[in-house]
Amino acid sequence: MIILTDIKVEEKWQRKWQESNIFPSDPNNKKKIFVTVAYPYPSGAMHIGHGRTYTVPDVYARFKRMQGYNVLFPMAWHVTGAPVVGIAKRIKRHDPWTMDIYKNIHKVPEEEIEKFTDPNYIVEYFSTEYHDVMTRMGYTIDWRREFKTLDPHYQKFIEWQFRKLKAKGLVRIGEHPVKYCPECENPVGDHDLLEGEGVGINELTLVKFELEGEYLVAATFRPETLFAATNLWLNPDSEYIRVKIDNEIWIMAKNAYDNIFNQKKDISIESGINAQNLIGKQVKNPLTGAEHIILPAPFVDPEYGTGVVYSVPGHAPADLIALIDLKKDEKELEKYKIMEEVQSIQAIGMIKLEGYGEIPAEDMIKKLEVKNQNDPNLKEATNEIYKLEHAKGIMDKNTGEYQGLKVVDARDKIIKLLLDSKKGDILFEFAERPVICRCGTKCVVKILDDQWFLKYSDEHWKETTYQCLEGMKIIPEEVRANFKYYIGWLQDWACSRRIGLGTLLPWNKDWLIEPLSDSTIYMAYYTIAKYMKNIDPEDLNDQFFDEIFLGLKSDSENPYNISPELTKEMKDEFNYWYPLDWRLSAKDLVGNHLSFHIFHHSAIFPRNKWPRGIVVFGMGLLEGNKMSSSKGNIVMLEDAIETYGSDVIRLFLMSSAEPWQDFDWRENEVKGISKRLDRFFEFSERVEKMYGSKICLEDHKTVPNVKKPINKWMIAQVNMRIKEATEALEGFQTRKALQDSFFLFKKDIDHFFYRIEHETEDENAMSEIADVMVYVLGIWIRLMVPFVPHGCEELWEKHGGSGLVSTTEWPQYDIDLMDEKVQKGEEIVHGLSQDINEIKKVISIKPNKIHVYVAPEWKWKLFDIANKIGKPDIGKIMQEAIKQNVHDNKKEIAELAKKIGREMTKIKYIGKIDEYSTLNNSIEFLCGEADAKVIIYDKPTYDPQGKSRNAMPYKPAIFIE
RNA sequence: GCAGGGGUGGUCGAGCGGUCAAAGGCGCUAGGUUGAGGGCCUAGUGGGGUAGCCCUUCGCGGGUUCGAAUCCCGUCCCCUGCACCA
Repeated sequence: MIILTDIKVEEKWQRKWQESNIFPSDPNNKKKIFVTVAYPYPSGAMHIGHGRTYTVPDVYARFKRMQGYNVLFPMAWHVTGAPVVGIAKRIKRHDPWTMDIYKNIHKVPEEEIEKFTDPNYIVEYFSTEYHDVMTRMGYTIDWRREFKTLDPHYQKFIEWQFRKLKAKGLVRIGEHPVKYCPECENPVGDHDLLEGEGVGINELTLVKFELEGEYLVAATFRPETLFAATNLWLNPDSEYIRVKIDNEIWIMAKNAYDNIFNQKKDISIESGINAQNLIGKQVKNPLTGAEHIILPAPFVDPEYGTGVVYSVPGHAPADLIALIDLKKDEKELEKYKIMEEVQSIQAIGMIKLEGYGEIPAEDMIKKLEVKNQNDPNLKEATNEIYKLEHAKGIMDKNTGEYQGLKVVDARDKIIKLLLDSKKGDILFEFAERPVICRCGTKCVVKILDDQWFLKYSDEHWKETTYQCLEGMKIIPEEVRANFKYYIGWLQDWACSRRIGLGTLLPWNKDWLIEPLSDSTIYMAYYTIAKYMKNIDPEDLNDQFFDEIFLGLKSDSENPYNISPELTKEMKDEFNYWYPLDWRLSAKDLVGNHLSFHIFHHSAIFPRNKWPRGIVVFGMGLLEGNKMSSSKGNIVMLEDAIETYGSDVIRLFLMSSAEPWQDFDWRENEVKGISKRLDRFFEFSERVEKMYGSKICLEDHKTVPNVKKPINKWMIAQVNMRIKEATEALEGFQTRKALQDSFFLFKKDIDHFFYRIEHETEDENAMSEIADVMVYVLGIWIRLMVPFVPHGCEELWEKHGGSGLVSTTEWPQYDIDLMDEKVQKGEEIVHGLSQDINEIKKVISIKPNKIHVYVAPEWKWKLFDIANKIGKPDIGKIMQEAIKQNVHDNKKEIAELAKKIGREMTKIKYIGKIDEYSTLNNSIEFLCGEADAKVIIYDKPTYDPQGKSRNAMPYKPAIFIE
């Protein structure tokens, strides 16, 4: 047995491809295809998930190349961003968790890890490794165009792009809340956190309750409930302070100050204030003007929000419970002398909610059986009401002009009113806590006030983006709806960063360009990247890029220091490759990267350079579970190559799921694929044996002229498989393509071998069969090249194919060879054999002779009539049959006409077939299968039980004795 | 909550008005081949049946149609995203 999945064999071909220089692509007079896949962020080793991502474009590129296209498939490294900076820091600190992952999961040798304290080294190390593994996977990448996003040339390109956007008014400055570590004095990403990964930032409304010229400031998610406020809560055991802000004095918990300090300008602590002295005092509701009493509440968290809470017992279960508890707490009431006031407080209802009474909080407490303030169900009760009122609540009585509005709408209006009238403000707060930096400090939400934004909210920009999307192919098509949604939903995107690797914002060098924002139109850069080695980055200016990418001539004499010839060459090259034909990326990037890609192209390039299509990838699973490098649930691509060889991996990844579906790496099934691939390789040996001498595929380029139906059938099947596989690959359906070109193809061959088994002794028959098999082999190898390129090269060479099979032409199918009647004939033979078997099984006798009667002429005529009529209309069929006088016996016609509707659809009628000779041609096979003598009758000359009347087109009658 | 996608036989997964008891893989059963247990090939894998057929199934309930896994309505459940991050 030959083992073509041997790594040595694979490496040999990788070398040959490189030597023959076939995959670097330059413009020529052929039609072009330009396909790119999201460049990787090399912060770790490649795993099988990456394997899928990069194999799909490679398969497509190989396929298109064989079809005669000039294909460009480039690759680069996205090294800009924050994560590696965090990793480097942790390595420096010898953080055991990080060290473990890099040593044991990513398999980085000890001496290399030491150098990982430099983030630049990390990306350097892994991009080299990626390059190496990609080569070992047999990818047909044009490596002359490889670059990193930190290359000075690329940075010039990014600067050009940003100045361009700014000039178009698509960049603005503003403020923006971020997670921030006061100790490190830096914004923090998730990778920098000890605790609180993935925690969101919520926006709360601050409501100012006036108290003697100063303000108690409460933070709330639900400012619309101000109408039902009854009192304020302060925690008497916490420290409170008076804060000066914009000539106002705000009163809040001391612990809340750290957070708010980072969000407001001109803010300072004026003095402390004793909360106990405030209890019992009255404040004024800024919305209603009503007076509310300040009450004590130990449950108020001084760190959350402002440590000041206003109470809405009608709609907040916690407030209601607290109020009930307080009413019972005579000691406390005595202490603050608020007995009378508290006892008179009644919950107020203001939101109508179906299924709930006037006071929903009360109903909810009963429903969930909340006993007291410490009841764990209390939280759920609060959430439940919030959800329900948010979704279905209608503003009711006590809400003045807002009555009848949906809660959500009323809330927006009220927030706006409070802000406009300076009776309220905004506060950002973590959705969950704690959020702790790796340095151990509690993080806060900080507002960066000179943050730069890409204005994705711009209506005009959105409009052109929609137009761009409209002209694009999206695979799978269902994702188009997602794109539409995201384009509409995207707000301004903070595109500047303080930490990470990246390109400086050209007009403000305090900022780095955010890494998703520097990867939107870089596909254009690939077209000229190979020239950059010989160009000084300082010579690249905006006039240069304007000319290359936009064809804009500068007015000045010598706008840049690059020769006109070279400029022209680059410009021509860009215009040859662009627009981009396909962009491939994972589905979690639909809402950002892929949408940005469309946004930016539509903003910068003219219509004829807008991208043409997107393919979205699914995720990868490992034995049914999510892959995760931090949990060690991962298979590294390099290890898989060592174990199986890259052809097996490619074949498995492409056949187990379509690109946009989630694939599942199951060791068992990978092994199964490996075995099947061996079978494919062995097939050629079998053919050679049958052929009798060494095959020279080069001499068998034409379709053999065959006589036997079964040989014709084989050729028909092959052509059908080529057609299906080709069409599938056009739409990136790698799984379907393989279903036809590999699995079903194999099934056809098995069937064919099975059918011709009894002819192996017949030399004449074998000669025709061998010709067919050599033809099949030549086709099969070529159909498999995109998927298993190494093994196919080996086979191709071994069996006398000329040149590299990777550059051979893709098999063409001939529609005339896909003879329906030949295929139907084989179906009839096979079907008859199965019918005989079924009858044998049911009547359980050992037959001596089997008599087979084909359908008489008139039945075929009747089928023809029915076929013409189309619909199962018995009356019409009868009428026509009688008119044409197809048969004397009208009763029999009627009987058949009744059944015909059903029969027709069932058998997929394609016209008359000479069943008598078809079956006789396969008589040996039929006898063998039935293990009895089979006699085919044209006319029922011997039919003791009258079975011949059962004969129908495509379904001969059977009599067993 | 909002948006998108989905529920198919032991399992993964095609199908998306008639060719559907429903492709293909894996698993399982039987037979063949063979160096007996591996591999490969053939057949079977919802139920029933002394003639190639009949009955029941594609989350659940209803409807449209000569005909529905496929279309419509309702309902339950599951997955993904909701951002400043690659």
